[in-house]
Amino acid sequence: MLNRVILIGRLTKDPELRYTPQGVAVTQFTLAVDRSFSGNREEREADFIPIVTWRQLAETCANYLRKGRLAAVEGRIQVRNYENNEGRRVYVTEVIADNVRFLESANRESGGQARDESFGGAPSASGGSGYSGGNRSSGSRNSGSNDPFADDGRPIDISDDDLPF
Amino acid sequence: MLNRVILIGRLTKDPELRYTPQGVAVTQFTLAVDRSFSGNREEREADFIPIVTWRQLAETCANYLRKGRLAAVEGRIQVRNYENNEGRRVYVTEVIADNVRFLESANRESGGQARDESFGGAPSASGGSGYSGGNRSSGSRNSGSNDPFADDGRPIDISDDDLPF
Amino acid sequence: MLNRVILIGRLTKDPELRYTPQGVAVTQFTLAVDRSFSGNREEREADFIPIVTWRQLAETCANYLRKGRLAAVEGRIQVRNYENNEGRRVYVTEVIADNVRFLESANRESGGQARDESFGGAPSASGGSGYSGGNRSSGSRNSGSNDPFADDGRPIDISDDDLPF
Amino acid sequence: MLNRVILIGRLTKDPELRYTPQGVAVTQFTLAVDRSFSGNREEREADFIPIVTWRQLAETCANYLRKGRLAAVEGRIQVRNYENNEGRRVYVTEVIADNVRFLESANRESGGQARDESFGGAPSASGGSGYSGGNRSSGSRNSGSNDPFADDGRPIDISDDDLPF
DNA sequence: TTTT
DNA sequence: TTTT
Repeated sequence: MLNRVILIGRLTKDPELRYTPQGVAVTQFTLAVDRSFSGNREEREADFIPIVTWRQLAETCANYLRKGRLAAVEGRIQVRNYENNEGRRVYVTEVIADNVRFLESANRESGGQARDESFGGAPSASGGSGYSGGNRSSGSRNSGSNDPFADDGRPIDISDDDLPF
Repeated sequence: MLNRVILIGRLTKDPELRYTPQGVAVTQFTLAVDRSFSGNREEREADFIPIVTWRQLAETCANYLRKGRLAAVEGRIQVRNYENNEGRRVYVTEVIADNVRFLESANRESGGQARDESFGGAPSASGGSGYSGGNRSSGSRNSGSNDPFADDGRPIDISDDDLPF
Repeated sequence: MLNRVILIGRLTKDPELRYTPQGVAVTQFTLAVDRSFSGNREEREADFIPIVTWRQLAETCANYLRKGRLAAVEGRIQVRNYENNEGRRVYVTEVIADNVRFLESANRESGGQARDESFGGAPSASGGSGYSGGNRSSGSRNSGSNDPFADDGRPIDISDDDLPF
Repeated sequence: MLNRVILIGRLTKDPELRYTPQGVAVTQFTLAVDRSFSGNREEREADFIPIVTWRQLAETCANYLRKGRLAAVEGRIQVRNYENNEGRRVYVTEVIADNVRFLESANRESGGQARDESFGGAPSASGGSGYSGGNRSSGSRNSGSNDPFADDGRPIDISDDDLPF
């Protein structure tokens, strides 16, 4: 009926951009969202929440987000399940994002080969259920150099069937 | 930093009320949240999202919610993990609710031995991070008749350490 | 940057469907959202929040919502301002909805000339920023009988410029 | 029933901290929330949304927020009304915040006499409906030096009756 | 393992 | 398996 999530946290790693066999871009990353128990516990705690973005938004996230960056994510909870290689059903809970805001970078000098984006002019990164468009299987600027299905031993367990729209 | 979820859906079963060894009430149930892909897919799809409530809110949910009922849940995503009996780390994602609204009943004649609540006068069911009060380890009206730790083969994998406040 | 609102409440009146000069459907209604101060105050209090929906969603709301009905509304806060007839600037705050869920009816026998919708089969009512389509200026079933610009003394203070997409 | 708002935007001015006659802290500020119409409109547009915080959270906001800063605000919409000096009823819509997150500062060199807070160690700023505590009418550290009711020609139109808890 |  |  209604399923809405809003998170603010930091990426635990660089995002991973892949493509489905049909050429649809998918980016996955994990957001570390600090809990806020009035600071009274000694250890800092966080929830590590897996985020999935599709299509245009996937490519924008892959281009602009990096490990440690602060981001706001809006989306919905999705629970999918599959049978693993031992014949057991595994449940995976993810947030399918339809809106991602790039907040300021984690560290001004995190630079290195970082891109030269200015966040005053950061692109609007919003997709989602009403996404209508464009070049879904277009050869993205990323598609040539890195084969999204080659960089990982595990079989990709996301398919077009998981497309939320 | 910020972690907020709002869901509307129906309970797949009656809620399960238990108590931690310290006598803190915990209620768990699963919410079936229909996806809304413009109705164009033949099969109706839903996400089945596990909800956890604590203390006063747990008892109110156990008293007022039943299988099939429509409810709105507000809370936050929590990811916990534990080692299972095969030594493997298992990740569990749940929504820790701090506000539950009982929307109208699923079925006017679902009656039977159902309680006689009138939803016009349904209790306000809100708890959460600021909850300060009351009889947490009081013998609840449910505690005598059913031992929350006896009705289940599996060891309970929730403890006071999971208390969100 | 990010602007999200979720409300559950009841309509204070039947919704009002109008059309802009360009033929775009707009529906306005007010949602009474009960506050929940632990029920300790004697008088029941509520916030009365103006909702605006556009296009397809506007027509669905006009068809399915009625005074007293419970609804969930998802959208964003918009603050517009205009100069009134005394030359004073007036600020208007509204929620522009992109998703409306029809929860159960307020009263099973509120019937009368009410439409015969069954909420098990209630239409999915979601529009919003990605809405791309359809018969926007199609002669709606409501357009013949009531002129949306004639039933009100005040000049309509909404125009296509207010279109959120 | 349910009333939840989440916003990310920048303060249009420094926040204003005042005290009710009973000594309860109230801070008001306006958040400029950029709209995101795919960047296709030439002029940048924003909604200017009034925020109100109470008690501890009010004091934290007054101490840590400044004009131009980026903040995330979680709360609920409140519509109050009063009769103005011309005997006309005026409606005021505000977001009553119960959680405010200080995102990175607007400008590293916006410094000036700005406080020396480090945002790595920024205080957790969350209050709200469950707030149970403490020194509500205590003479706050701010109360001596500036009379919150003297710095403004207009009568203060907020009172303890507006207290959301 | 799922609700209407 | 985690971020600041």
